[in-house]
Amino acid sequence: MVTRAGLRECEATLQRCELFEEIDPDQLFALLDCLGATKRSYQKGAFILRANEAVEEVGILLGGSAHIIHEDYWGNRAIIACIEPGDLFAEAFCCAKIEQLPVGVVGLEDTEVLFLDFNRIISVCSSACVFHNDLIKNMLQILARNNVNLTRKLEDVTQRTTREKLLSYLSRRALQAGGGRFEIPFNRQELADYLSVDRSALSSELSKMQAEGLLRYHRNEFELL
Amino acid sequence: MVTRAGLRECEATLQRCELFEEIDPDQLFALLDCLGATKRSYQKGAFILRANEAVEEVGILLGGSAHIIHEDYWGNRAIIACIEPGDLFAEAFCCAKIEQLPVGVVGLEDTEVLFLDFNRIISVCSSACVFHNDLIKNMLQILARNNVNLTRKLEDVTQRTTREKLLSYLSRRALQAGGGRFEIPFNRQELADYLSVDRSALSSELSKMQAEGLLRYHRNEFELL
DNA sequence: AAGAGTCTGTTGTTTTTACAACGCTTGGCG
DNA sequence: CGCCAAGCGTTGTAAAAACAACAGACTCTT
Repeated sequence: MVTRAGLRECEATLQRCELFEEIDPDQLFALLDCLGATKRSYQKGAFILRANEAVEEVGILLGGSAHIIHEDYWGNRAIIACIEPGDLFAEAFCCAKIEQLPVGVVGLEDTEVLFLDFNRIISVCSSACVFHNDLIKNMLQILARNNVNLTRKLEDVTQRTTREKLLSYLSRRALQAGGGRFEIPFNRQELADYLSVDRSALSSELSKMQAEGLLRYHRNEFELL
Repeated sequence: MVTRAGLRECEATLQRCELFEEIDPDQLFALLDCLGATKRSYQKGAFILRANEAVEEVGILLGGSAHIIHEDYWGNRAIIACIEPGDLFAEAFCCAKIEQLPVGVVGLEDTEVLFLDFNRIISVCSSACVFHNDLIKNMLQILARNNVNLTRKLEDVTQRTTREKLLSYLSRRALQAGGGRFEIPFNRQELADYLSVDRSALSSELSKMQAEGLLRYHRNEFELL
């Protein structure tokens, strides 16, 4: 359990969290009380969550930063994602009732984390407070948005060639923009990382496609023809 | 709205649907009444859902089969997924409040679909019925599991080389199995499709890896060394 | 204006993959 | 048994990507 005083300094961070979208800021602390939120602190390098644990709580990073890391059968570590203040984590494993966490979470610096008991989020509480519905809607929306984004990326990445990956991505952007002209939110290196290809190969493929009259581009402005 | 009689023949199909897991079969029809479920029929080739529509309802396929299809900027169609009886669809777009459906759903034969209003699923109803909580839990679980699966696949597929993709996938299977020996649920072609690589290239890469002493395998039985 | 740093495109080389074709094994099945 | 089909491995060739290295354009700073 955490005192209201102990969280006031994090108010801005908490309000940035998707989980609390549409929730009245004045009622945020009452809500956290009702959920029995707990704040925990970790030293730099410490495990916030360990692989193979069970998770019953979702985490919200209040201060510091962290990595989600994965260790394979031979012990090679890979960084899955970076977590910044306001970010929610472990929510999918929690909701999916994963018995063994397949990843770990490590603080890159001294960190503070707010944990919310998942079961108390989704169960109507005894004091019949009105927040649960909003929280549940937000949680559904977070998971579903994530779902849609992952599906999109998977569609792009499962294309066989760099050109096909590019066309898959750019086509979607065009459809979203409602026309052939649009901007992308990536520079070349980021786009290459997103599509999981080499940057220079990406650049040269774009050149070829422009030469063939498939599209035009300048920096991050594109036009499909 | 749909009569109980009109659904009785589909009872087995409905109970197979993840959304109704843990829900008492005897109360299933009362639940559907409460949610105002509607059953609609479609002829072979008809659109069950069209791209660019908004969706406020989740669908459950009762009979027939359907494809989720995607049309890109140039009008090329791609099949995203096949839907069989008992399958839930459109749930992610619904929960994410996507304003424009990026895909369409087409019946491959004459089909019957049950639609459930998303807002009535997640709101406590006036008759204070007890089902909503279970439904919401199931919906969260469905989305979250999907999330975890998509993330896993994305990890495998974003590896650059066939060997890395294989190691990523096989390593995870080994960790899940709790040891170096395990079976996989795919034949070679299916594994190649899953990893988004060529089947023969996959086969020869496996051969090389076995020759190098990285692993042993026979058919779908593997052992990492 | 000069210099450093970043971003992008280009090119040549090496490595990897896709593709097509074929042979072997296995498991039904008449 | 003989035939057929499916699944898997192998090989050679062509295509594609990764990689490394460099050059030009642009931005920001001093």
